[in-house]
Amino acid sequence: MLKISTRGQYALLIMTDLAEIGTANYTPLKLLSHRRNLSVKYLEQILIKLSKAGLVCGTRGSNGGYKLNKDAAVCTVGDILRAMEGDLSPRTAPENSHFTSRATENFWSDFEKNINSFVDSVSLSQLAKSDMEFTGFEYCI
Amino acid sequence: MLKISTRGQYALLIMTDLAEIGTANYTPLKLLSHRRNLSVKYLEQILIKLSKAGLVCGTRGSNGGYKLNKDAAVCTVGDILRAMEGDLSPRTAPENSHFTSRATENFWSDFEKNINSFVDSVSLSQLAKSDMEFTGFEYCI
DNA sequence: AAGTAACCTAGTAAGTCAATAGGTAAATAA
DNA sequence: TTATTTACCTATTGACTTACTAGGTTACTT
Repeated sequence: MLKISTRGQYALLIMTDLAEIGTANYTPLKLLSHRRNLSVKYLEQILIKLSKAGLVCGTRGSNGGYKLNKDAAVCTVGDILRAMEGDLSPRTAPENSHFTSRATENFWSDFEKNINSFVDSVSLSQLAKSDMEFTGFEYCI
Repeated sequence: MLKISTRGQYALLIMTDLAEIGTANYTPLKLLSHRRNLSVKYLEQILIKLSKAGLVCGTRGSNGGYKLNKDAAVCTVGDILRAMEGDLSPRTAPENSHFTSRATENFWSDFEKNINSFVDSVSLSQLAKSDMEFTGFEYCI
């Protein structure tokens, strides 16, 4: 179907939110979920994945929450999507060699490269920047 | 999951086969399916879709079968994949505006454009040509 | 009339996805 | 210490999609 799951889409959205908020403090999931009208429990699963991928770090207790684990300029959209989706290969591996030809094989490989190089060409800081320019540099939850 | 269905993958494979075979005669599904070790009945569904999309034309009875409906040079991989998958948008439409931001909105739109422009940059004749160069210009079923 | 092959429609088992739910562990505040 | 907060972990469910299989009908050729 060539679709990124809603998990991937939510992940990208929340990551731009975190990038706009900055890394001075931790932001609890409750606030993030309220802003985007998403279930806390569902977002949890997403943030845990992002955390395990090292894109985000969380701490517990009051004043706890999440923040970016590295600079938004060195985090690409590809990093985020791959953390949620696994690889971004557009095709399933063939178990039978009859199912492929040399040419289609090359095509699928090139397609995957093209996808990865596109999503890696956009950084989180670019997204956050264009978003804040649009809203006038104010971020409120 | 960002995957093209097996239907889409089979479609691309069979279309390159048809391109290599040429348009002098119709090729029955039985031969195509045998060559690729695919079920006739499953391939049927795929070819019917390709036929409805105008990429292929079929005729019944003996000496019947399928052949390309237009020159392989003006048929792109994008045409084939969209015939099978519908649009190639990487995301599901959001029903709630909270679920998006300006920046992510633009990103998804650019991503879709990038995908379409890539798959449209490869023609069926290119695929067939590189395949036949590899096998030494002989096509046998 | 018989055979061939496209065309059509329905069904099913397996898998995935989105989301909910109930619980545990660690940090802070009282 | 105790309570509160918040991340972290592990099912489970219903809806949907996918990859096929299957049985039948229509049209063309010999």
